Amino acid sequence: MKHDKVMNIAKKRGFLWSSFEIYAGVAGFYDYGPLGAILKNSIINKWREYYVVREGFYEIESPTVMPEEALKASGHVDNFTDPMTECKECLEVYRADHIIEEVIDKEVEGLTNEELTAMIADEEIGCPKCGSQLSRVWNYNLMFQTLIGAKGKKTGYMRPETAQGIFIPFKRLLRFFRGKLPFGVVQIGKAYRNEISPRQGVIRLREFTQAEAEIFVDPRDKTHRKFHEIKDNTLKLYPAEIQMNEGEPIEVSAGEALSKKIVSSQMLVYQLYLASEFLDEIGIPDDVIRFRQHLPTEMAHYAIDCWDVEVKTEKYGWVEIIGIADRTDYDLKSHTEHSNEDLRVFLEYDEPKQIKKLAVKPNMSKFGPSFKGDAPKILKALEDIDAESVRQSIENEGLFKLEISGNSYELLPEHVNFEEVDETVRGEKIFPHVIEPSYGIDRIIFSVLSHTFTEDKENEREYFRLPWDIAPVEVSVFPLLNKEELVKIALQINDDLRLDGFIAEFDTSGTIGRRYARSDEIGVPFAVTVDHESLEDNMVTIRNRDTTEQKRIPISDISEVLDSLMNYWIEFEDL
RNA sequence: GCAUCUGUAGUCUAGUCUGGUUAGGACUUGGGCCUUCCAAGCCUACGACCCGGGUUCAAAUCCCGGCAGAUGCACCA
Repeated sequence: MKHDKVMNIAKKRGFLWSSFEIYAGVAGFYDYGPLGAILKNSIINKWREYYVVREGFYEIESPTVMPEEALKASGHVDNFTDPMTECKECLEVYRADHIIEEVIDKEVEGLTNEELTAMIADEEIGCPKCGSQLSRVWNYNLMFQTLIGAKGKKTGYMRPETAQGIFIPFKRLLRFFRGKLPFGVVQIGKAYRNEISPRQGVIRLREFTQAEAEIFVDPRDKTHRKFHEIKDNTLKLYPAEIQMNEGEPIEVSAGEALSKKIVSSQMLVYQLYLASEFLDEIGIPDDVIRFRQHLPTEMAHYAIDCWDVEVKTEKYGWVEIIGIADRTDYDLKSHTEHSNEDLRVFLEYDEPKQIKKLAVKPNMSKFGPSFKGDAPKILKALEDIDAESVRQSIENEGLFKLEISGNSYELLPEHVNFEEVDETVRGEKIFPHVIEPSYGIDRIIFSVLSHTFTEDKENEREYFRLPWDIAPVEVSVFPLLNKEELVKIALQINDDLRLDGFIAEFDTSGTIGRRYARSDEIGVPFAVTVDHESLEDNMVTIRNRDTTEQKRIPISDISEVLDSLMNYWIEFEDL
């Protein structure tokens, strides 16, 4: 099976292997070896080229350990869990809510564990397998818990996604972007989920790398300035409706996806397009990817539209490698409620609006004496209350009651006057919506390896057809024969290439054919070979990994030629 | 988390049933010889019984426990 070959080479040649091997390993953890680490960096840097350089987003870095409050606000402490129950006899473990829902055919989401436990007892629900009694319900939270500080009083968690690290400092970010929407912030880093049983190699890790962009937009304006540039590009979409009717994915242009209301906004379509560009450039071709819309039932509670970019794999079928969601204002709203910090943005109108408005005018000569020291607080609170409701209350009931931090006050007609005022409104405060492309870097690396792996049966070659600019080793340098005079020149070329910034590998072991094969196997795009003629004419051959074709170039030009090739400024055939 | 199967160098494997020499081979890798362009040949070296306990004079081999992997079930913001 191709998959096994890829994973074997990855392990053997230093891309990927499971962690802690000498202690028998722990499921869900992988090391990146010497080549894997370079490949990962190249891909991440390519990602930065797209999102930071091209799109103009900025990158931040926040801690991987987060305090409980923050994750309480984001919903992860309460919702990133599954209620579990276990059969006391056969020890089978089940999702408690699923078991109950099957029997009573009703939604039980949101109930406490005690309530679920009670329901199991009341409905006399037993183990579906053996019918025995089920244990009480407990929560399995997918987050790794830890304790912060020497006394360990403060609970912390390893972050389950990098996104929260962007929402939390939103006020500072907003200031950095000088208060204007839209803007984007990205974070690349580790995230952690204590999966119950990770089993699909690098596809489901307990510690993994995410690259996420949070794009903050005006909820009323989800257009993209450059949409017209991409509207004719086709995308392979698999909308929810078609999935439910068991249809096939459709090919539509970005423009159509929007006009036919398949995707909910320009911004979202643009992000889908950007993802496909990115994948193509790192070696995952269009024909193995599709965009699958989340079904209403699988959509996270905070999202209104969500598309998974899926890549076809030989072993695991269609695998989600990127999620692109409209998270709306869920996170900012929630953090505002929990932190008491106003995470809204003031959006100025194009034209200030003149509006007539009823205003509450406190009569200070009565107000002050009545409320004394609390008067300022009450005045402040009044500002946020709709004047019309105050007036009605006073007219109908002769007073208006308001509560401020547990104290109750009564406004009497003598305390206030009402007045029609002309007010100039320059804008309003709103919660931005968030469009989020979220990349699973590890899965992408796996996909790159899988889809660039090439078996050339005719020539008995197996190699990674990695794009030239992400191959970990960029050039191999060989003496044709292991002769001192050739070795000397080859070594010199190798050192010079390294000085010029190339990752070059020198190799004299075995025959030239074996060395080409070794070099191909890890996807080195070019090989430079020194032969006897080089001694005469100061030229070497340069070999193209994909075609094994060779050209002869002057030793003094090697760096320049490689540079041009790597940047795709020239074609190998044109050398 | 449960069940079944599996676990010998980097890889593939012999040996395990029936306990008994220095755990054998092939490929790979390192060094050398040879070699004027795609895994050739020759010499040579390195390298393994998943971990822990038990039975036994003696355990890769039998027993128990653990760990890991594969598969199925369950789970998968």
